[in-house]
Amino acid sequence: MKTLTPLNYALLGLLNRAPLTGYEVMQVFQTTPLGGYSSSPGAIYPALKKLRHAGLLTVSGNGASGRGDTLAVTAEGKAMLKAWLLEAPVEGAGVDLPGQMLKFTFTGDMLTKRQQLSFIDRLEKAIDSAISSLAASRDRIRSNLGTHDILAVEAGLLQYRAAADWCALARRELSKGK
Amino acid sequence: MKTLTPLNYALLGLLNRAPLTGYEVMQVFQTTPLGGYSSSPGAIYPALKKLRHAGLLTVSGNGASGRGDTLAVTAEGKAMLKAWLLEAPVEGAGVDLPGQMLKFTFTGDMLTKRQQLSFIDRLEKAIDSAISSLAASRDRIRSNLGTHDILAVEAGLLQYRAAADWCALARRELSKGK
DNA sequence: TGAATCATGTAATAGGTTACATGATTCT
DNA sequence: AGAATCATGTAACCTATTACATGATTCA
Repeated sequence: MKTLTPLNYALLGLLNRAPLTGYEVMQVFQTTPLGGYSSSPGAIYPALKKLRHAGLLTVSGNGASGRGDTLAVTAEGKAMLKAWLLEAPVEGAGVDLPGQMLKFTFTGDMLTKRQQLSFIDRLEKAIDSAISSLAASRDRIRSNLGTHDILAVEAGLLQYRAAADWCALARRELSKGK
Repeated sequence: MKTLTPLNYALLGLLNRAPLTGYEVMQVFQTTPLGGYSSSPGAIYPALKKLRHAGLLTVSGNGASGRGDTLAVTAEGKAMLKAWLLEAPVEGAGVDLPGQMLKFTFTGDMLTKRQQLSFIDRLEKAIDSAISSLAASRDRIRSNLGTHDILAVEAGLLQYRAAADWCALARRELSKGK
């Protein structure tokens, strides 16, 4: 069970907040923005089973609603989750913004304020470097490519700039609650 | 060969600009932002073969460089590509921004100015509706969820707003060249 | 001539989607 | 009792990733 998929981490993160039954997990994925991290029973149930067999989840008695076993994250599962949260974003190439946002959501449950702020700092650095590299590539092609290609690159730049703005916003919010 | 993957369309769109050998296609995918649409030989070569067998690509003699067969989009392939470009973005749920940008890049080669502008209009509408639905979900959870969840939704909103700004920018650029 | 890289692939593996199957339970 | 939906899955299929294989060609 070396590597976990984003979906696996999303499941661990969600269940780390509160134990849920498989069905409840599916509901959450189908009704919240979390659902970006797919999605269907054919993905979620096998993933939950795999995590159980890997010892990262355990069945923890009967849920409040009476039926269905609720699943909870084990100590080992929490350790995996935390390690993932502390991983630095991959430098170079593009930054996976949705993926980083998913991570960020769960940092509130597992990391200290200090660690959360450092998460933002590192994300901001990765975004800045992505911006530089995109801007460079835009300038490189400006002469020999068409309007459409340049506009597409421009779109990428705007996305990253918005993400950079978000970092500043998030830092303010986190410091406020300090 | 009913449904094509995003990668398939990316290949069609790229080869629609100019015939290339398989290797050259790979180079482009590995060195440009297009590479977001993966990527590896193990994906690209099989995909090219599939498109050939489906009659959407043909081998068109030897490339300028001497070696390797260059691939070109057939009339049928062009039709598929055009149909895809004219498809409306999926309403509801999230808008696949990178996917729409990929599409946009290719509209310059296949669609009239009028159609390109209408592409932007529809994209903008889809984005606006995504913004409304995200904003609503933010307000719905504001009271009973933590700072981190709200910030994550806020990030989504900033992304969409940046995309909306881009629509305005793109419209200006396209009208200018009119 | 040997090293690099050009050029095209295949095989093993893993993961997801769609669609279907199935038993239990609540609602009318 | 019958309909809906709760709740958990399985099976077929497809696609992508990683890693490896292979022959041809250019370059030092």
